[in-house]
Amino acid sequence: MSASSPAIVWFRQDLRVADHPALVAAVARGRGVIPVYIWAPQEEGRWPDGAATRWWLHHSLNALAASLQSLGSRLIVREGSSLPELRKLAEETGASAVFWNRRYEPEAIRRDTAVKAGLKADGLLAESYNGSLLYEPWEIKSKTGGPYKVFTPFSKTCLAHAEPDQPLAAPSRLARPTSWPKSLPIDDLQLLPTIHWDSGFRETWQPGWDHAEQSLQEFLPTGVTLYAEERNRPDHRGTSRLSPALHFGELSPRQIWHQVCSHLKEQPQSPQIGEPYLRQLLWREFAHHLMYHFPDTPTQPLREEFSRFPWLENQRHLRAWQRGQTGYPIVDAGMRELWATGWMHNRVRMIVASFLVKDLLLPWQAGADWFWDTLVDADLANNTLGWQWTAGCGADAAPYFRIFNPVSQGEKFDPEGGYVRRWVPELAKLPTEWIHQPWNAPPITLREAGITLGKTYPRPIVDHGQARLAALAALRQIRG
DNA sequence: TTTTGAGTTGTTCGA
DNA sequence: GTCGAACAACTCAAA
Repeated sequence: MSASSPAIVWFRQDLRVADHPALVAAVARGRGVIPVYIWAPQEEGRWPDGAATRWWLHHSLNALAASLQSLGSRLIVREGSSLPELRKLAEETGASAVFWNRRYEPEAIRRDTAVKAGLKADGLLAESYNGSLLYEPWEIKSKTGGPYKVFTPFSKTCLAHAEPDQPLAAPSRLARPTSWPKSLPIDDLQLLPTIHWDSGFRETWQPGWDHAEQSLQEFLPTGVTLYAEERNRPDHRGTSRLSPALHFGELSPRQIWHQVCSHLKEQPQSPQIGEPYLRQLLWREFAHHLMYHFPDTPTQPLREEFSRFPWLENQRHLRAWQRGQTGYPIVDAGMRELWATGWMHNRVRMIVASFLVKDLLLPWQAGADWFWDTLVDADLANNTLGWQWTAGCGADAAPYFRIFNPVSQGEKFDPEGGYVRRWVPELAKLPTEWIHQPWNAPPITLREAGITLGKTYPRPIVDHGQARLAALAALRQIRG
């Protein structure tokens, strides 16, 4: 092993240079550093990146490459299979070590385990680090030593645990290897759509760690303190919108945690008011904890009796839901926001998910698949937790009788109808009184608003009152 | 081993 | 319009 032998840093879902343990480990060796990204969607099993996350990834990789360049380095881009590519790189460059930050998806764990074994068999140093979680999934244990299945005790144990580590500083420069290996241009990965459906994405988002950092700074001053009340308003900008940045690791949860905490300490009054936001970070931890300990849950219900649930198969209903044509304005607004921007407000995610699962009685996996393909923040742990929670089949699930009423949810959380008017413009002229239930509006009012139900906007595809009773009956059936 | 208290996000009905 | 109870028992986690 030559003294100049560089270290490879294998980037995956950690597209940043600050608080990057693997990068810090490589720098600490005091030799050259070779940052690498390997595009290997075939190694993700059932869950290769969807069209929306590929779009984000393209831009995020460019941002990472730019910041590496400013540190005097480069991002080497490859395509293929991870282990063979890493081996080739080590051979081409004389690298003697490979460092990366861990992932926790079952398929990724299998792959990374094989990669580590393979590299070690070659005589290379291969080390992995925690760059994506506040706590490792195996660190948090109940008193009896097992994993948690309920959020509240899980979160209490997290908070009683040592405080999350302080984020690591970004290196000020990166030593080069004696020669650079070949790299593909990022464009060659063909992550961007060939037909240009992404204009709404470009208007909504600026991917990349630098913009993520900026979003956090903008959110901190007022967002954190107002979060408790504002986070439920899809018609306001009450959430941090950092979910895609967290998924791709443009920001680490440690960076967010500590910045939020120090911001809260500067607030003279009620320091615990920001807790709801921090709690969301703990939900993300909980989701990873569950996926790690129950690796079948991305496709299988955790609660066994739900494999007997009488889900329907109805392509017409599924299609109507996906396209935002259910006839329930708040549902359609959410699904259209998702399609146009790759994102949906969390409150609305719950409403549309409840509608798919409990009003249409379509399997939660069908919803999870659609979200996977359309969300820019699609994340296996969070997506699984969210859908299993809604369906009632998860670890800490909603009680079976909790069935969202799309009209009252709309009236409560979008009281002026601004969200619906924005995403369902054919209803824009309808008075607020009817905006969440156009089928109940007087004919004259509909005419004045330019609406013909069944033509310009669909009638409800199911009756919520009846659908609710059917769902309760189905839930009784699997219990009995 | 047994007991006890508690469990993200709701809706409806009847007083 | 407002308010409290019912919805159903079960599982989890800790003592």
